[in-house]
Amino acid sequence: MTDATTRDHIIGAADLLFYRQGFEHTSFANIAEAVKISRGNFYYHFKSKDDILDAVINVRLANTRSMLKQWEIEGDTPQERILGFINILIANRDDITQYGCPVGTLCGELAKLNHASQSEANKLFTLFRTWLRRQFVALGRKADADALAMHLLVRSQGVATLAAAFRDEKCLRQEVRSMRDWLSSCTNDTQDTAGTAPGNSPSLRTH
Amino acid sequence: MTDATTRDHIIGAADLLFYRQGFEHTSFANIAEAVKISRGNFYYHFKSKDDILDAVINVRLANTRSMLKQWEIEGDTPQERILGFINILIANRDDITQYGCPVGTLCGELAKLNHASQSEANKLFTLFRTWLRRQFVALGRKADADALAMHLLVRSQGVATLAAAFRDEKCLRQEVRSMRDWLSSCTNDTQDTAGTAPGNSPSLRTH
DNA sequence: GACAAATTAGGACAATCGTCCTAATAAGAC
DNA sequence: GTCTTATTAGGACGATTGTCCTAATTTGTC
Repeated sequence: MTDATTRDHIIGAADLLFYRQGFEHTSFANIAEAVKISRGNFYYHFKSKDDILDAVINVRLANTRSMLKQWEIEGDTPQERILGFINILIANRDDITQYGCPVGTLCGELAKLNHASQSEANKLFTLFRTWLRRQFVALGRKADADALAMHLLVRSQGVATLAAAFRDEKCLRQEVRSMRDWLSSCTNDTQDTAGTAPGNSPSLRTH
Repeated sequence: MTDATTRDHIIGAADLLFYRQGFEHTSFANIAEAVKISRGNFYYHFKSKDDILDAVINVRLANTRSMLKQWEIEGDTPQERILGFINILIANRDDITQYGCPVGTLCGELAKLNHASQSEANKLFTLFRTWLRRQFVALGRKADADALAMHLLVRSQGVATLAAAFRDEKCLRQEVRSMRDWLSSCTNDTQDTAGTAPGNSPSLRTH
């Protein structure tokens, strides 16, 4: 049987390096140095570099699932839970301003590489998307729940990209405040304010 | 004197390939094949690969500047001009859903590579940022102009990232509609609706 | 035509990449 | 202890990378 700890160390180191340096720019030598094992020995635990990537993605998927489950427990109201999502931007602000969002940057890179694991990585996005959608449904916004979820994802991704480019956590905090305001306005709204209203409603037309 | 056309062909091919495949993942062989010249001959026109990158960035900067200038002419009102910015998401929807935003993905990659040309590439963002800020000032939102500009950049970047990941232009169109609504609500608003208002105002607190 | 300069082609280079192979070591069962 | 299995180290491999060098070719000038 495979020694779980060594394998996990490899995955852990690869996870971190893929995030900080990108997948392609991270070599076996880099991971080997981090884990302190020999270069050619990876193939006992993984049969290729893509195999390590898949393992990293699976770990991230598992971690994300348990994180979302945890938020579901901690937050009493859907609003509080969504707030939990928004707050990771603040909690991880140091990493985000340096390396961007782990999900967005990985999916972006794999898209450019036209990598086979693209769809697997995209499941990370889907995880957040469906979770957020469920919260908005619970918030009484069943009709546009998916659009609202996507809107939050859009803003998270965008602010991560820009905060990383400008290496500025101030603009990150600023957008987070705005997202919180937007969220609190979601609760008080009626469900269908679409139409040709002044436009400052948080509702999003779905078609 | 250097033959301008060959040099420009190299830059053009590199520009396209850097966008579609990423900078690091694009090799001299790739560019050579596209331009139909020999591999080792690049060093007559450029002294390194980083040199080509710098040339590409400069071309993009120049193109962006002239594009912004053009929008300044075409749009009669600041609102129309900002609308011009939003509309590039629709105009370039095919590329964006495949490869993401040229600016965001390049800056993101260079950040992970810790590349020397990071700050040069970031100037592309600054170009849009200051241009948008000027439009919002003209719109009478002097106090929060920068925050509003960043907000638009955030949403553009975010929707480009997600549209590329999901390869879905529907969510792109959806967010663009929401951005247009948001913009039209900016005009009618008073300047300082910050406070603890319902939160569905397009204003963004700046501190 | 001759001649100089600009431009190109094609291969050599050292380094690094992911991958694979084999011998040595560690661990565990009996 | 022995024997078997699990795990590791370290180097060889072919391919590819960016870079550089030199000979051939084109171009323009007289």
